[in-house]
Amino acid sequence: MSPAGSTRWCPTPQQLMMLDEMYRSGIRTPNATQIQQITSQLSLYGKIEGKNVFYWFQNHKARDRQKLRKKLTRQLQHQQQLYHHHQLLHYLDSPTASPAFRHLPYYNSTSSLNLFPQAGIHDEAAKQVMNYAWKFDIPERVDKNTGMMRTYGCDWLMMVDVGPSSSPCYPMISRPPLKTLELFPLTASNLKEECNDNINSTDSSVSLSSVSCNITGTAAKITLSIP
Amino acid sequence: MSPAGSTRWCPTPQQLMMLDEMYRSGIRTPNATQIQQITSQLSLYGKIEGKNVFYWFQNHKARDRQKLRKKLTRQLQHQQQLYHHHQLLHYLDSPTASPAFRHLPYYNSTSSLNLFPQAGIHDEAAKQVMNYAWKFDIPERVDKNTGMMRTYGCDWLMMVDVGPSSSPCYPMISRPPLKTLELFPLTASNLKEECNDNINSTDSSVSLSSVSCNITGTAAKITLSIP
DNA sequence: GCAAATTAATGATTTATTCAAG
DNA sequence: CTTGAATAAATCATTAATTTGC
Repeated sequence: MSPAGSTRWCPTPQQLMMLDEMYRSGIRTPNATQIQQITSQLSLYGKIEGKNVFYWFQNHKARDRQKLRKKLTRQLQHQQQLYHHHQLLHYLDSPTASPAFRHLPYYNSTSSLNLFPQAGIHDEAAKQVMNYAWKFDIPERVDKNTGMMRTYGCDWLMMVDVGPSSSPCYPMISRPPLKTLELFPLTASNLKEECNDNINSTDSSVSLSSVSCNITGTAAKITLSIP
Repeated sequence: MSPAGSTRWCPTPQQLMMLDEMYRSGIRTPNATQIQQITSQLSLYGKIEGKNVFYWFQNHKARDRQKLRKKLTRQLQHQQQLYHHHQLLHYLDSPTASPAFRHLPYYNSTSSLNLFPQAGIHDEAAKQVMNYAWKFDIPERVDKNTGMMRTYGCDWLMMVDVGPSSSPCYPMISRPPLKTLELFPLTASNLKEECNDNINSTDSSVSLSSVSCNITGTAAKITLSIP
């Protein structure tokens, strides 16, 4: 019962086609006037109101982005897993690796994928965790602009770039070498439903209960807690 | 001297493309981990460091916003002109129009051919203009869900839908009939530097110092102040 | 074939975040 | 630092696809 007692709008194929065309032509967030114009034009092909047009663009845009993000996330995660695998093997094989770590179980990614549950649904929550380690490494401007340290100075430390061109180009799986042990992602940004896709995939890496870092003056103290 | 003695990063086209795709997919302020991932991925296509990625997103976001603001400004002015034109025609055709106005020239409508001038590639545009009058017109749920009025109840009123399918389709420049006088976009925020662009354009219109609307219960009071 | 049951899409609402003006 | 405006994200809810058992 599309037309009569229906509680929600049911776009006709022609309406859908036109909306889609408008979207593809670049329209994303039409203003009130545009909505009215679109509405009156589409009303030729069936019952429609302005709010339908508004919601359609909202939803379409959101779901479009969602799809793109999923794609990107999968890509990044894949790369990351490969990298971690690579890194861990390297670490365990290394003669300098502490024996204390050798017994650590590989974590089952189904249970510990989300290391920091408080860094939740919105990736903006990850802002607290944000720290651009290379900010300690930026040439002149950092020292001048002390404001940059204000926000991030006492925050989590995750990794430090080794620097510009000295990084050799690893094939695919690679990323630039790090000065310190690179930890895996602390934030679960953008990975809510996306994570569920991959809960069956196995991943060999170490699970930490917490990672903290405090920077005072020039000294940095890093704490790793192992459950 | 792009690679060697260059002091600043020179993104390759492929790097730019990928950055752009990530931006379009919603990434705005990547965290350290993301930056590292992105950096290592992009390093496949040329020299790059984390700070380049960071700065790129910072700058791209800022400049995107700036562009949007400019576009919005232009659109606001355009709409105002359209409105004034429309209003003026209506006024001049009306038998009650003061003869004092009849000599005013119509403005050249060739400039208003593009229905959706702001609908560009990145058109999160027209944020300030958004006001969906149909929110006052939603059937049952509004009355039940008084929460919807909470947010918008005392807001500016610009126009009111005549309703769904009853709106005839005007050719091109048209818009659906209005129950009340349609006002043009009221807010001029975000228009600091952008406003200076067009101070030379002439416009024959009446200027209002303020337009306010207060809705209490079912009564609406509209105030127009003329300086 | 064909409905009841189940799942996937998508329209409509609500909530959280961002941005910037005061 | 607070707050208003405006999304964008998350969520709810209904419709359409589809699967399934007969």
